[in-house]
Amino acid sequence: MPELPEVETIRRQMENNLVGRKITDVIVRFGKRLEPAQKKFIEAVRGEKFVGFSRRAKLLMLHLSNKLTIAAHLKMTGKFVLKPHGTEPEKHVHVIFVLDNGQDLWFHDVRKFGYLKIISLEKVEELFKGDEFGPEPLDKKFSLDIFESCIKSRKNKKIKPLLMEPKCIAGIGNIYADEALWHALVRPTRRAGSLKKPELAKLYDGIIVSLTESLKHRGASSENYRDLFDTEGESTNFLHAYNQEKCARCKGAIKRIVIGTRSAHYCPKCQK
DNA sequence: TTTCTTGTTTTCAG
DNA sequence: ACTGAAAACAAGAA
Repeated sequence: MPELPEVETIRRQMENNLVGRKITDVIVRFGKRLEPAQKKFIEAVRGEKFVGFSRRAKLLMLHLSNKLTIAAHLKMTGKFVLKPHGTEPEKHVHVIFVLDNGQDLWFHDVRKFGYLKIISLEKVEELFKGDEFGPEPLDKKFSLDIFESCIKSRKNKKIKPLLMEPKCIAGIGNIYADEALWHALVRPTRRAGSLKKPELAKLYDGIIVSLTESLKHRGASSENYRDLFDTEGESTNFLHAYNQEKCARCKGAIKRIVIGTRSAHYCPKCQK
């Protein structure tokens, strides 16, 4: 499932490969997750050029020459993939953007949870301004102080679900919540208020380290994530807790539990 | 047929 | 009114 490093990987690849490309045609094969609906969606996009790409939390934004933006959420299984023009579409290719350089950009999503929404630049501004998304963890503005005060204001919550809430820190999902807690030697079931100052500092580092490391390897392909070139992220080979059998630190068995309705992985020996 | 999967939103109890 | 927990939602794979 694409989280921050995976979405950012795709964004960078789009920035390097698709800026200035004209969308000569749009083919919709499944339109239920488009906004506005199919006909208006195609009208808004056809004939425009990609002028840039940005990301906020797990939202990927494709900016068009007509000042509109396609806001894409990949949810569990969504991906954007470049293919030579006319490649026979796979089963779950929902939208094909035909480009002017002999390539097709596929929007592919097995589970159909992901969506594409056309929004105005003002709406994009709103998203950046509002308080529904917390700070970007790789932004310089994400300081230890800000992180601490967020955690302290929600001291009765379990630390792992809190990490995954977008209001506190943007872009963290199941993988990197487990990884950050492993780095910090903290159990996912701990109440946020029970974390001591050094633990909070380690957790803050853990978030940044695990995201930065993963980004270096183009993300983790734990589900069926692929990058823009349909290639697996190599970060899957560098995970320490999530979906792992053995702890990378003490070689003990990783325990899998359920918190709420989500799985959590941790080392019972290392994480206190 | 049932269970499992997830980010985000909605609902509900306290 | 507020908080945290749980359920709901999108839908297909095994």
